[in-house]
Amino acid sequence: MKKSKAETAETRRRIVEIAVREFRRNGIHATGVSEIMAAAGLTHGGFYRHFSSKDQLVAEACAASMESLVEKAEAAAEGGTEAFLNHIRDFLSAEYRDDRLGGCPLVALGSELARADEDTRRAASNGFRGLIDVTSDYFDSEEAKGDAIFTLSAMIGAVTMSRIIDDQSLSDQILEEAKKRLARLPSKVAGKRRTPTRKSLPTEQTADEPLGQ
Amino acid sequence: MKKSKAETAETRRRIVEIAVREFRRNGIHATGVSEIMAAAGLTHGGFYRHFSSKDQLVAEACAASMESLVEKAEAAAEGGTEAFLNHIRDFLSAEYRDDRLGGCPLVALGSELARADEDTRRAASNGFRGLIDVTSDYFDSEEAKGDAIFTLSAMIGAVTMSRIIDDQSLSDQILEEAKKRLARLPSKVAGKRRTPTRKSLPTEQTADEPLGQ
DNA sequence: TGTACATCAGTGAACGCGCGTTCACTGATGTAC
DNA sequence: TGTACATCAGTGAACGCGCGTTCACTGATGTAC
Repeated sequence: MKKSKAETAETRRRIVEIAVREFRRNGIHATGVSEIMAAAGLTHGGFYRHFSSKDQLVAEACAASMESLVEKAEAAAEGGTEAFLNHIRDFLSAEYRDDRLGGCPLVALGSELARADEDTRRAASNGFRGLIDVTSDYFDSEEAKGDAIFTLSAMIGAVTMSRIIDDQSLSDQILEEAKKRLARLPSKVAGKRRTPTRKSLPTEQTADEPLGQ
Repeated sequence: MKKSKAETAETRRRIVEIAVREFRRNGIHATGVSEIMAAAGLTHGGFYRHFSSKDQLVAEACAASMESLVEKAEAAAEGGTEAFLNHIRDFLSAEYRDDRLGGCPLVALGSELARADEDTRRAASNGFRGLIDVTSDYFDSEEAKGDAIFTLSAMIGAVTMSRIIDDQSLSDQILEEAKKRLARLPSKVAGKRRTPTRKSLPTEQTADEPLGQ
């Protein structure tokens, strides 16, 4: 029953893809290896041909989902300021809140990631640094990196809280208040000038403090 | 081996108290009933004399820790604006981040609470509403409630992220950026006037939109 | 290029373990008289 | 107030179950000649 190298690689990829989805849906602890393998159409025994432990899969799933998150943000940033603002608004929408399969692992798994092992936290941290880089580009202030960090953590907090709250109107309001204050940050918190009118941002420019000064 | 009513009540109280601590430390899923009972100096069999299920304990532990969080915020608010600001700064300090036993269950358990049952989410939601009330009192703007909601969710996001990040200086910066922007909100985001000089806030005044207008 | 053989992806049973929960039992407490 | 008895908090063994992981086995793939 040995499979070709291409098939093996494809199976491994599929396991990670499904793990991303299942971890986001049920949480890390509540998702079993067997459950993931069954969702991939395999039996659980074969798992250890691809991964040395569940923890390794957790770390890879975290890395993969963070990378795709950063890529989506980069794609939005390439569309210009308004596209990036819309990306932020989408993140703070009721649809995003209600989509428990997709979305940001920092939101879906936040408190579990804080207790995860070294590799997983490194993957999450690298992803967050990637988001900071993309988001910094969008700010025009001298404190672009600080603005990005604040914006991102406030967004993550807002979506997390909106998922906990049992009252839909308060849950909606949490997202609204964040949207109001964050999706026009350049003129509010950074407070230096109005929303810039430039149409796109260079993507190579992803150093720590790329703009401002 | 029957115990007196007073002893029984005290035992129940102690189980909840320990559960609060253990859930915050290890997460809900990763903390077993036996573990909690052992920490209380009891065997696990007796658990069901006090609670009908682990889920019931989770809900009560969530309610209890949220209540104590709201009480602490109320106590700080009674100390006046500066005391309340310091309370916010404490929440965003490295000490608070590193204290995994104490602190806010919304931070420690955020992503698990989003998947918790009705009773637990109600307890978390009630607690959050309590925090909104206390925090609204502190804002002087017409959007006091919105400011409170935003401030609270941004704080929760910042502490959550600071606990995930594996790089201490970035973790510190996440807290710093939030502190900079939130601990002087009245003059920044609400933007109506400088930090008010009144020394204390009436505690009865905890309706939805108590100030402003 | 064709043949012989080593590799290894996937199967399915089994491992030890800890989970939440149940239960028969003990004996001090609380209550009915 | 004193006695007889029902209650029930806590014990510790046991329940079924699912967890992460291991393993002997199968048979197609990849490789050495």
